[in-house]
Amino acid sequence: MKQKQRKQYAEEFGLAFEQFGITRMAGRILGWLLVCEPPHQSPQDLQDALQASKGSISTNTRMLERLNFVERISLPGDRRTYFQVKADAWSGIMQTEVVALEQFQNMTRRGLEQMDNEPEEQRRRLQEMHDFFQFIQKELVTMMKHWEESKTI
Amino acid sequence: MKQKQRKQYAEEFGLAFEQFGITRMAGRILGWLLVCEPPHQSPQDLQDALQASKGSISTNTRMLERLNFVERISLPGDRRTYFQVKADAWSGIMQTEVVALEQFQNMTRRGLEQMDNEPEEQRRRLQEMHDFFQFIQKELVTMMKHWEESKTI
DNA sequence: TGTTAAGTTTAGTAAATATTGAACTTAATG
DNA sequence: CATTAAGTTCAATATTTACTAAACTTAACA
Repeated sequence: MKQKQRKQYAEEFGLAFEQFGITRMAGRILGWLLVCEPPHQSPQDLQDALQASKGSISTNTRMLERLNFVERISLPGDRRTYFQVKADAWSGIMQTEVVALEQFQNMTRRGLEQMDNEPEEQRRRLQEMHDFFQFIQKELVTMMKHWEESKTI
Repeated sequence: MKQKQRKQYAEEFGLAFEQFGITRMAGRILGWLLVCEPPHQSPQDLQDALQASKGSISTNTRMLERLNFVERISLPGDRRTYFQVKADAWSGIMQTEVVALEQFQNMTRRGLEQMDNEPEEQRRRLQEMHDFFQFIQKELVTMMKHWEESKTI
């Protein structure tokens, strides 16, 4: 893969991950870190590769770090920080997903609480939503367990 | 549930669903349709309840319809259109999820294709991402199957 | 301890997105 | 048919969000 292709890939990755809710720049960084050589890159490297400002690289690497996609490493005799994609970067996505589902779950629960003494017919709409999200949440958790198992074997 | 509570609920719902990627107004409409009485509402009803413009109600109900959250019904001797939440509104969310995952999947595949003749060590990062998403995708599909089964029983 | 490099934070700006309001289309009813 | 109501579309505006550039902080090294 040529350097130019990598940059192109980072751009596409940025666009694709925008839909996922992270900024385009964070997506570009992540895409770049997936294909770059070497796999660890300094903020300056990222700046050059992606033609972005220092500030933007800083905020977005922090965000990727917080979301568990990327980790920060240091090298002996080197003042700089390097970033690389985390080994278990992807299962974090599902963790995030579970948290989001919990929030929806809370929405339905709060609604149902306020309908305590209304007829089932009136509560049905929220009840259905509640049941579905409860199902999904449980399934996602076992799914992740399966994944962890398949990795350790 | 008092009318005022319902409006309040719609507002909270709008905020919560914003994170999910739909507009705040679409979220408000959905939230309102989950608790309103009767369960079907005309655009005018929605306008009054949510204090929104005709245009915004129109665009957002269409969006909710397209996303399969809401359906349009008509009543005899009534010129207006009514909206109500669809019975299977929620499983659609997962369907959307599967489609999104497919896109990420495509991203990884295209990357790996461009790395055809590079050492495994270099491809590893993308390969891991690929494997994970493949796993999730399969699991989600069977999960939805379980859900469908649990409903028909 | 002064100088420089690395990284963070923040104010300002640019870009994107949602909402309104008004013009337009379509169809129902007197 | 003419009039009115219902709904859609679109241009303008308001709001939000991302990015840059510059100021600031921290720490390494001469």
